[in-house]
Amino acid sequence: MALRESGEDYLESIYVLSQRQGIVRSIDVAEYLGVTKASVSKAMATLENNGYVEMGKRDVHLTERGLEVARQMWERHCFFVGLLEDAGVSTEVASQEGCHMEHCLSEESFEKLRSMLGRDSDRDQ
Amino acid sequence: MALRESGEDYLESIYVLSQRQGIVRSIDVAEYLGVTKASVSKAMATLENNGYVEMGKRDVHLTERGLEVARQMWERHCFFVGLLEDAGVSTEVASQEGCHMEHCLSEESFEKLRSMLGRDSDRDQ
DNA sequence: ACGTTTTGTGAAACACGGCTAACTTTTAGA
DNA sequence: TCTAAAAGTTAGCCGTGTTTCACAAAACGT
Repeated sequence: MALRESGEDYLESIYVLSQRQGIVRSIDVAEYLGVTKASVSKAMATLENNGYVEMGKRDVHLTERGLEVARQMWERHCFFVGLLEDAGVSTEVASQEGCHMEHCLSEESFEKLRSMLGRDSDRDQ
Repeated sequence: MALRESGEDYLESIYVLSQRQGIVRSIDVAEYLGVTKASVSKAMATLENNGYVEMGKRDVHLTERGLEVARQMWERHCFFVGLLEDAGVSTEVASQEGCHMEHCLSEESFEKLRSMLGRDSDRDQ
């Protein structure tokens, strides 16, 4: 089953939070994304069924498959946020808006765009 | 009421079709966007309630308010499609994907991005 | 170790934006 | 002009992704 925009956001947030704090719980994801824990619970069930995450007793972690998507999303996130910041957009706004841009392109198009613009979007967290 | 992505798409398509053919009917919008005429009918009712379009007996046209949004969307569309094409993405794909990017940014951020990238996105239809 | 607080889940509802199907209205051709 | 085709509307459904509310389960402090 294909991943939707919201699924990609959940995976990305699990990735970011795991870099930041190691163990990630549903409640952390909920706070990070600004949704209710019920929403996270439902989303995690779907993502688990599709092999993107695994749920422990009290933590969530990405599978290989989920990690791949998450890394890709995070890379794009950094790219677009950096691009907007360079254009003079505030970090705050760039972060919000980059969040949506990262879901628009295929991997192929993204790579082409990145190589044309020649940016190194290598940042952490 | 805030305009959603789909609402912006409808306005943009009315704009493009009106440039192309003058009078625009619901069925034209349906064909252009690849949705059913029932969907267009529903969307037009909402857009009319919110003052973006006016429905004549057998045509739809943009109000001032709708026109402003539509022009803006079209401008962005051309910008992103052109950018992707320059990066080496096929017209086909650039067109599909640019379609989504155009909804991600605020007007302010878009202007900043455009002036940084210094592209003239002045094309017709 | 017990009770409180925190975290997670399940059910029901909602908004959105599509769809089909059935219907009405308009247009246009023979 | 009258009938058939085209265009538009309405009603009802579906999937997605939220929400709230109630409850279950776990963790934690004293």
